[in-house]
Amino acid sequence: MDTAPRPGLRERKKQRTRDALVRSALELFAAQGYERTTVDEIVEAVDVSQRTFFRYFAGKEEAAFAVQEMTESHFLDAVRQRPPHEAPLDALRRAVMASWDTIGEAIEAVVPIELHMRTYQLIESTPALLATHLRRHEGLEEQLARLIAEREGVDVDADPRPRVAVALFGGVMRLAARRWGAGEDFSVAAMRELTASYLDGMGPALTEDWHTRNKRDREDTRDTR
Amino acid sequence: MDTAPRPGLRERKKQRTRDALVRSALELFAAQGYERTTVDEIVEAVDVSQRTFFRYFAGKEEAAFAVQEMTESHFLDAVRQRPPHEAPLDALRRAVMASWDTIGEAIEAVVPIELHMRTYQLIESTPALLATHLRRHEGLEEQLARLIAEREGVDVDADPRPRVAVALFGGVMRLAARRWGAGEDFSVAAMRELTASYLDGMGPALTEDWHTRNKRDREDTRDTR
DNA sequence: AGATTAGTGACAGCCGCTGACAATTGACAA
DNA sequence: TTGTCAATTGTCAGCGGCTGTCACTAATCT
Repeated sequence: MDTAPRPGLRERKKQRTRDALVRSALELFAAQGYERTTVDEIVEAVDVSQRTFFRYFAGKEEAAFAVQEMTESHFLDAVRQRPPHEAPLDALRRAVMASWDTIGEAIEAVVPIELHMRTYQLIESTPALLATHLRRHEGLEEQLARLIAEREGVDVDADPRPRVAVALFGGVMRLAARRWGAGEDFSVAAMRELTASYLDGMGPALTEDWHTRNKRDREDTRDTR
Repeated sequence: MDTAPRPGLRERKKQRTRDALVRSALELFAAQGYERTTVDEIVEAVDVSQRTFFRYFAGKEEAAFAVQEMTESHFLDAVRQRPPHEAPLDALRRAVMASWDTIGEAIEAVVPIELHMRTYQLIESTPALLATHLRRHEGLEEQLARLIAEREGVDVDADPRPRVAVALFGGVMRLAARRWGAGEDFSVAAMRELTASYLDGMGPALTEDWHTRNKRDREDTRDTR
C-alpha cells in the first residue's frame, strides 16, 4: 500500500517549494487579507519568481484552497471506507465524524492547524473565495452522489435519489460550517456538535407544521396559474 | 405605491445606457463565450468608454448577472405574497411556480428571453460564473430564511429550522436547475415539471432504505472514535 | 441665463496571468 | 567523473480587468 519508496531529490525539492508557497500565501492572507496580498509578496517571501508560482498554482485562489483540497479527498476516502450496509445519509454522517479524527496530522505537515482554521474563516468572509469555495463544494457533492449511487447499486443519471440525498446532506453541512465559522469556538469538538445538531434537524424541517398549526392536506401544487 | 412619476431625462438616459450595455454584453457572451469577450468589445458596441462600463457595473461579472438579479427579486416578492397559513416549504414551492408565470415581461423589457436562457446555460458552464452564481444563490437563501422565520414567527438566529428548510429547498432547486440546463427542453413548462418532480423526491430521499433493505435501528452516530 | 451638480472620456497605472525563450539543475548512463 | 537529456526555473514582454484622477460636457436648479 506504500507506493512512495524514494521520491528523489527533484521531487522533494518541488514539494518543499510548493509547501513553502502555500504556507507563505496563507500566512500573508491571514495577516493582511486575500485581496490586499499580491502574488509578488508571496513569491518574495519564498524567493522564487512570480512565474514559478503560476507553474504550481493555476491562480492565486488555488493556493488559498490547497489545504482544503487535502481535507476533501480525505473525507471522500472516509466515505469509501464505510461498510456497505449503512444507509446513505448514515454513512455520510459517520464518514464526516471519522475523517475529522484523523485529518489533523496531514494538515500539520504543511501548515499549523490554527492557520488552516483562520484560512477557512477568511474564505467564508471573502466574496471571491466564498464563490470558489461553493463551486468546489458542488463538485464534491457530485463525486459523493456517484459514490452513493455505486454503494446502493443505482444509476446516478437515471435515479435522482442519490443527488437529492447528497444535496440535502451537503446543504445542511454547509449550514453547520457557516455557523461554526461565525461562532466563537473553533475546536473540532464544537464543529462535531454543531454538525450533529443540524443533521438531526433535517427530519423535523420537512414535517410541515412548526408550532401549533395542524397538519393540513397538501393539495396539488404543480400549477397555480 | 407608484413612486416613479417622471424619471427625468438624465435618469432615462442612464437607464438606456445600462440596458444597452447589458444587452451588448449578453449577446457577445453568448456568441463567443464569457472569458473570450473583453470589456473593450462590449463598450465599443455601445460606444461608451471603458471607464463608463465600470461605473455601471462593479465588474464584468455583474453585467452577466444583471437579468438574474431581476428574476431573483421577483421571486422574493412572490414569496412575500404567499398567504401566511401555507406551510414553509409549501409556500416556497408555490412562489416558484407563480413567479415563473409573470417574470417574462420584465425580462423582455431588457433582453429577449431566449438570450436570457442562453445566458443561464453559459453561467452553468463557465466556472468563474458558476462560482459567483452559487454565492448569489446562497445570499438569496439567507434572505429566504429571514422571510420564512418572520412568517412563522421564530427567531432566525436562535431557531435553525428556517435555514435548514431553506437549505433543503434551495439544494433541490439547484439540482433541478442544473438538470434543466443540461437537458434539451428549455421551456418554462419543462422547468416546472422538473422542479415539481425533484421537490417530490425530497421526502423519499430522507427515508433511509432505498431498495429491499429493511429499516434498521439508528444507533447514536455522534461519536465514532 | 448663470450656477451647480452629475455623468463622461481620456490617461496613467496596478495586479493577475500567460507565452516564449534562455539558463540552470537534477537524473542517468557512459 | 563526466557528458547528455529532460525537467524546472527565471527573465522579459504583453494582455485584460479594474481604479484613481482630472478636465469637460450636459442636465438640473435658482
